[in-house]
Amino acid sequence: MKVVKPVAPTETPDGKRKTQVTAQDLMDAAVDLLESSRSVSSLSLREIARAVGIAPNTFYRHFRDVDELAVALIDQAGRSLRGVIREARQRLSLERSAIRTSVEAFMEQLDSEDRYIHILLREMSIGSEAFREAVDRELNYFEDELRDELERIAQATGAQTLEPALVAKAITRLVFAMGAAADGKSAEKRKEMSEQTIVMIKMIMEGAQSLGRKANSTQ
Amino acid sequence: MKVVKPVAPTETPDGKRKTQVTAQDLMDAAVDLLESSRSVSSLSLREIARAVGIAPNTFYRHFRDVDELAVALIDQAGRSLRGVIREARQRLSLERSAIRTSVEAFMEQLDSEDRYIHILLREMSIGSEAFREAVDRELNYFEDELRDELERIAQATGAQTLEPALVAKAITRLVFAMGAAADGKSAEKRKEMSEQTIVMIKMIMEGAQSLGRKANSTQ
DNA sequence: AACTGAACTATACACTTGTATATACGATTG
DNA sequence: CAATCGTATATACAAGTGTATAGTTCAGTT
Repeated sequence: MKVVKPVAPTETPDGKRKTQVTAQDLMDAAVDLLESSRSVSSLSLREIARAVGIAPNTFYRHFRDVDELAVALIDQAGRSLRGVIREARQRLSLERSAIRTSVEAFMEQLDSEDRYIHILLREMSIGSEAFREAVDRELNYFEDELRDELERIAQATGAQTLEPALVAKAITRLVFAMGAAADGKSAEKRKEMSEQTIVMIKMIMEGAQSLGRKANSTQ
Repeated sequence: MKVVKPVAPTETPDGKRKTQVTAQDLMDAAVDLLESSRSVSSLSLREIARAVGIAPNTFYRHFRDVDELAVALIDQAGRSLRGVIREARQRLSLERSAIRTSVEAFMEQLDSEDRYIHILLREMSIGSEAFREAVDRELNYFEDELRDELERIAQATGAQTLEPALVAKAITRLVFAMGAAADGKSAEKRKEMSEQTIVMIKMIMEGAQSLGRKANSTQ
């Protein structure tokens, strides 16, 4: 009968107490492995377990699947993203360049220590059904918040805007597409794309207002 | 010494002559496997070889990698897509709703027997360096063609348009993003998203012209 | 002090993976 | 006819995969 000696039962070598492995530990390890640009679907259960330092089977204590872990990842990414944008808005809720601030907050997030957003951007249209639903959910949150804001601005300024919901959708998709394209590029390139995105959004809003005026005057 | 009996040396059971396996055969098989929404990076060399009915090693005769095959896939997708769009443009080069025609051609392509475009849309921001470069190449082709057209229209109508290159980029990214989002949805949903995309593009163009006028009048 | 259940582990199995090596064989060439 | 070449093959191997089964440790309850 062999006595089993656990590799790291309750203490890690660096002295940090590690009473239990959490789902978050697994997620962090997965994110580590997703550096560079591997897809989530290429991650193996064993690989993640190895990175955390647990036996493969322990994975099942926390997630049914690698897929389930991936969905948790997207939820987290969306939560943190919404937080950033909302904070940016609060900082200058009624001032002029709300667009610039929001876009820059989004783009700066690509720089930060938060690596979850990269995964969301990369895997928007790939992955399991559940995964894509999770991403869709986040995009819709984004869209809805933006539409509310657009309507608030329209009411405050009295400007006629054509189909705020559609404008919100166009802006959201554009920002995410540009963000995904900017991801991984150099800082200066990102800055440039950030500026481009701002101009694009201004075009959309100007166009919506202009078309709104036209539709109003001819009716 | 064992005499090797090839599985399908020069004839397939259905009588179709199959003198040699081509790179195209491999690509077709790969596309078959990518139905549903698996990522290219989850395809294995053996899986593809199995689908074509060849020995795993024969794969190397045609591609160095699964990755190299994936790049070939993207090239093909882009080529066929550009062809469709160009044809659509030629059919009514100077008529009014060139936008509608192009967007609808794009969206209809999602319906067609051509499954390559789905892969391009799905995997825009994932995969190897070479893969992403291939996708980027296609987007740039698209953008360039569109910018040329915008400049031609501007010259013909005499309208001042702000930064045609940026307008082209915004439209391209938006169309691809909406296309990716529409992919896999029902026909009516896609029709609706197609209409939305058209309005979005009109907003961008109207906005660009309006901003162009303003910039001109204040200078 | 004995029991229980949670958290985790080791071992094992049947499979798949990429690729190295050596071989078969029809077609082209000398 | 014989040699070579291109295209394909079988066999084999080391490594990696998900998961089933059974075992260990240990805090908490009775």
